[in-house]
Amino acid sequence: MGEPVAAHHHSLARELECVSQVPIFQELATDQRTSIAKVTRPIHAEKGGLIYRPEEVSQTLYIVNTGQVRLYHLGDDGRERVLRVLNPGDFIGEIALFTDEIHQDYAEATKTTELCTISRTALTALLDRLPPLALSLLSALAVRLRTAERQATLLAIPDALPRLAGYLLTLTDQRVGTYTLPMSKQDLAAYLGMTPESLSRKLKQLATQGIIETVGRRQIKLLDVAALQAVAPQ
Amino acid sequence: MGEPVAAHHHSLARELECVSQVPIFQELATDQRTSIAKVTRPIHAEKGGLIYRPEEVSQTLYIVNTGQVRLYHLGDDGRERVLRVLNPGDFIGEIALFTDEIHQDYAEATKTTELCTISRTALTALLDRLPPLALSLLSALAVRLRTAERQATLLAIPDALPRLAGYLLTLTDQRVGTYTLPMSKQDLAAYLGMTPESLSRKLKQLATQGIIETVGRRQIKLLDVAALQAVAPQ
DNA sequence: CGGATGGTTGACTGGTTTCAAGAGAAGTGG
DNA sequence: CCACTTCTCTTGAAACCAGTCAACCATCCG
Repeated sequence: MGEPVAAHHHSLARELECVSQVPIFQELATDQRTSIAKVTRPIHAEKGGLIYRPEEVSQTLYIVNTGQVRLYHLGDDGRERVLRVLNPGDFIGEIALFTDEIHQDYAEATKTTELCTISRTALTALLDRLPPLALSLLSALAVRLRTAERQATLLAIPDALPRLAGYLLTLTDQRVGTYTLPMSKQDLAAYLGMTPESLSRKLKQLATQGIIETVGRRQIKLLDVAALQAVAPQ
Repeated sequence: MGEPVAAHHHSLARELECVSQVPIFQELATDQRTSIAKVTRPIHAEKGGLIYRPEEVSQTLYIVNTGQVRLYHLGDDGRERVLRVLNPGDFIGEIALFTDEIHQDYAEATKTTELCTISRTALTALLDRLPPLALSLLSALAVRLRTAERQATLLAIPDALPRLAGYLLTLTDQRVGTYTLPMSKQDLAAYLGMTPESLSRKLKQLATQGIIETVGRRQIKLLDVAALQAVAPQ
């Protein structure tokens, strides 16, 4: 953990590819995307590499192209609290657009990862020039806001089992099938506001009830949707 | 609870006053604000009146002008889980801009309240015509997102005391002084994911430690910032 | 003044955390 | 390809914190 991040020099093709794969740019015309690619700088991070760390000033928008990035706090007990996991298409740093906020968390690549970055000045200029971009960003922020608020209501539930069930419902889109967890179980536990031990026990409980089945280390097979909904809140 | 909401007919002066008091419109020119006022419809709600309820389709942006609105879920145990409390200038329904989302919560006036409403079609038209408006909205959403994510990390903490301390730190901006709680203590308890009883006990604990002092029913006097930070997480 | 609501306090129960140890998987190097 | 290390995950037992239920007090309102 902690190897420096490698920045590459400009090669428009790479940037364009990155920009084109990002949802918030998808609806734009090709020439508009090219103009975005021009102000984009790709960043490469190996597994364990840090994109940014606490105390750093946030003046950049990061968009994950390939790979995965994990955002986490470091509690005073030295334990990590996972805020969020970013998969391709997700982005961080939108606050950088408006204020010189200071990062309070670590952004770490969990595998080999490619990101596009846009500086605040470049992005505000883009927003002036491309009104549809503002709408895309608005839409993306609204979605994130919804999931964050849903997450908050989930976490407000005192009992661990419904909290887990609620999470599994959103993960699986309420359909029977096998799903891969977006993070390790200890990270998931922190994300759900419980200890790894509790998560393990609750998963087992759901398994013995025939609601789910754990496959290997990072996969979960949903068997009984209705039963899971019955356990979940609301 | 549950009295119908009274809608008023158009009287541009009222609408303009409402629009002018809302932060996201503040930076616009007067004529732009007038054009917004034209598509705005004011809504009045008495204490206990519902702005919307679950199952209703969200196609409107609501902006609180005066008064206060409380958003809450109804758990399957019949208990209310407070999502958020809206004070003047705050808004809800931004998701309505992009999808036909269905409301899953109640929006209830906690006192006599005036709101401005804008329909989705009117708002998208406005966003096309007034690019700065999109930026204002973006900025507001980014701020809300930050607080929602902070809230989520707070709630992930298993112990009630640091959770409360973390909340108090954000409420008080880490400065000694007297502050008014934005909601009732039972609502605050639900917002912080604990019972009113626990909140009462934890507040008392902080008081006996000389960190805070409760003044009346809705005010809290912060005495020792450092001690509060020591109790809070991170 | 009386009722309703919001808030506090107390004793008890129960679920989660903690601490500690063990099982399993994955990755490394011989 | 197999031992070995290492890390993740699981399992068990005990302490503890917060939830629950119930009663009481305070405040606000008509």
